[in-house]
Amino acid sequence: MSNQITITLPDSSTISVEKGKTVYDAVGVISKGLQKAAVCAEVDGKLTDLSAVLEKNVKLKVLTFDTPQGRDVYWHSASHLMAQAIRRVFPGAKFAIGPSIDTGFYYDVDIEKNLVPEDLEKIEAEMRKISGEDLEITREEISKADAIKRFKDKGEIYKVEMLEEMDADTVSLYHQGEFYDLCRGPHLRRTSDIRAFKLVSVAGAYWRGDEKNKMLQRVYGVAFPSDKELKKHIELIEEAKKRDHRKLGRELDLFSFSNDVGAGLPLWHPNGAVLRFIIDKFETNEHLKRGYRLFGVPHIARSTLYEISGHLGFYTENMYSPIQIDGQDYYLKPMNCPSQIQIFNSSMKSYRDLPYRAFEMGTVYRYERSGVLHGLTRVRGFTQDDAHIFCREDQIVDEIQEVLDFTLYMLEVFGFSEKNIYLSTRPEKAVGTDANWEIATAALKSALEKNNIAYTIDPGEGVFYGPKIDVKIKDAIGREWQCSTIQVDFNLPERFDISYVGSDGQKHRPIMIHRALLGSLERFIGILIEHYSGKFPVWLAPVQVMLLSVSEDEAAAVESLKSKLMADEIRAESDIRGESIGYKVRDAITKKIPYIAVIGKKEIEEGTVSFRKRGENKPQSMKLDEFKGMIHEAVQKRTVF
RNA sequence: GCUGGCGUAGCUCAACCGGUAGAGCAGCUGAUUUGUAAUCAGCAUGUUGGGGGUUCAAGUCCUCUCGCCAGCUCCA
Repeated sequence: MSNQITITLPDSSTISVEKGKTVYDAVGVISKGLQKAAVCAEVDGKLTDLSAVLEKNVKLKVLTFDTPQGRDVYWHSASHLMAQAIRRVFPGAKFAIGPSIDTGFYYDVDIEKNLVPEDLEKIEAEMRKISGEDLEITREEISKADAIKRFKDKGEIYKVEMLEEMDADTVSLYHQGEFYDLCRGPHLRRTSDIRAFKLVSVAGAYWRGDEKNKMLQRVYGVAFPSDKELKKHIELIEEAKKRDHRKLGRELDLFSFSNDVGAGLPLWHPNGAVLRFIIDKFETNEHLKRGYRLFGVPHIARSTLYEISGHLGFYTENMYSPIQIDGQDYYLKPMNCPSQIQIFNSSMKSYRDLPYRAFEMGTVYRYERSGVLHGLTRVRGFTQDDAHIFCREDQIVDEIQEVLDFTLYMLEVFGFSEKNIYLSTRPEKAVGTDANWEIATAALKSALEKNNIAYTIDPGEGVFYGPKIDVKIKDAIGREWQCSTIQVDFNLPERFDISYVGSDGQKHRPIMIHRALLGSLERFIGILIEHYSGKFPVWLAPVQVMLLSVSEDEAAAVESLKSKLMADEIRAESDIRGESIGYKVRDAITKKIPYIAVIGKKEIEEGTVSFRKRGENKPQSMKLDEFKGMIHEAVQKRTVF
């Protein structure tokens, strides 16, 4: 029949529907379940509303909430639902933008009143009502001029501003009940399709992200097709809260901040400091194994150094004011490279010395705006596992490949198996010739490709002196963190006029590779705390064994056992307080110590250790040597439990 | 830095409309000498982040400042 059209599905199968039916109708032909789950569709590769009318033979792909696009549309519709509710509760509200984001959606609104949590509840209640009203969501296409007029009449100054900058002739509006909004779409079919949602928070956000503009109120929310999924999402947020390194840092006595020392300057307590030491020792050793040499430089340097390096030009906003010493200006070092170059430069280098790999756990100080400081992950003084590789141009690719390999190994060791890799290219504010940028970017690319590593290009995100590869890791609850960075630099060798003598007896300029594997030790430890939620694997646990005496009679034996374990490089602590054994066990459990050992008369007589492993509540017993062997093995194998 | 919220004992939190601070845990002391997630009793907790102001009187109101939290912007 001529008024039938053929719809081709992704698996190449076809269905036939009457011409003029909607996408939604067509999906219903495939399956009722899919029809219910459908959010939007791709029709001939174009994202489309389910309510769109089908006029000809097309290719159709149905998108549900489980797809990134489906989720996007779902959340975007939820933001419209929220906007409608806000308009009903606060009739004077003006709307700016309301997109979906990775974790839900938001809408920037301009309201006189400062929104408080009770207002969010009111809005949420109104959203529930509108969802219950089951309003149809419809698309309307009108000319840009008409749209401007309509939004102008409503006083929607932000929409008007956006419209005026669009170069399209026609724009689309989406209606639901009395509310409509400028939107590209697509959207869900009905307001009742948005079932489970929660408004999460409200915060300030500048119109168009520019500090010079008016601060609007950004209301955040999330939405899901079912209450179950919403609940799961809320649980994830609670889980993240439980793992918060700032909270665990205090509870496990790892670090703190002091008002008098200053913001963003962490203080390491014994438990945290030993964690730092373990990482430092392990990592330094790994560098030595790979042919790196150790460097060490002071925390301040004269202004001349940073004039030469260019930091005083390109990096001043991140540097602290100078310190006057004998009439000279000295700066806290914001980066290690300029000082390290002095060491490279202190003697003549031959081509045989290259690649020359220099490593240092280098502490740097950077000015961060007060609002961005955050626990250990964003601080003003931090230690980088920083290295600089001086090499010839023909060595770059090999060196980067090796560094990549090293990076992935290190991250793996610390329990991060999932990674995403990014290649950042030339930013607007940059130094160096186009040719050098080209060579450097190509080298990074080639190293990635030779190692068969999938990566994403991050345009314009490179450092001012060169392009870089960033490695972002995923933690135990799926959050992404940036740690490692590998950067190629032609600029500093030039500025410091460094050279090596080639086989031809002539001076040549080396290239520098800057790289940090874990990034900042402070931030990395913050991430580690959250990743393991404080339950560090034995090799990292600040306290590996807690020894408890059953009664005061065993106090001396416990202390001597502690000394024996410590002499064997096992980090042990003892609790010989006159408290009940249950009390002391509980205390040790809350400290997340991997092994809790109880020493009573029986153990002393038999020379055994009765202990419980973290996560297990049945104690087991073994001979002291066996116990030590077990811990050493857990350390060596970096067992996680 | 900006917007908003906040700052009370080591920690978590309380104190009506202004009437100069109180609980639990931790700590200390004593008793108990305990066998695997909290033994009992007692004691003491503080320039209410700091400075200034209003007031007869300020944890509470105003102001400056420091810090914290969420977000914006920026980043290891």
